[in-house]
Amino acid sequence: MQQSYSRESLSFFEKVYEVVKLIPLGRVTTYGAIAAYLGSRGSARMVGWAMNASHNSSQPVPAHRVVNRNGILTGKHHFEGYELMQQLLESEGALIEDDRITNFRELFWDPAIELSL
DNA sequence: GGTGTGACCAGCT
DNA sequence: AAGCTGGCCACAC
Repeated sequence: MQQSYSRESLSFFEKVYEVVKLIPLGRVTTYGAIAAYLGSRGSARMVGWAMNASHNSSQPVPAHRVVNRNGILTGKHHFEGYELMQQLLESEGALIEDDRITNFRELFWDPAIELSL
């Protein structure tokens, strides 16, 4: 762990990890939703990039529960196996068809809403 | 310390 | 209607 962010604020990556870890089992969210929750709507790419660095995190990050706004498993190629992400989601109750979550709207978990209750 | 990059999103053509 | 472009901002070299 670098101490570059030894200040009170955690790095952007850490914030993303915290939010992703709060995603309930069987639920999914989007990069944009996380970015919006963190304050920057347009920084959805940062969230995806944070996921790329999630391997650096000591604690496991359920990155498979984060998809794009269309419910498509855009980041599946970054997992160990191309089908690992899909298998994990299916094991949690998600219905995936052609790399897309069919019941995405039901499983969608918006941190800006859920965490503000 | 400038430049490039990235698992996205929304708007324009 | 579908494809392309820009924007956005934190991090690594």
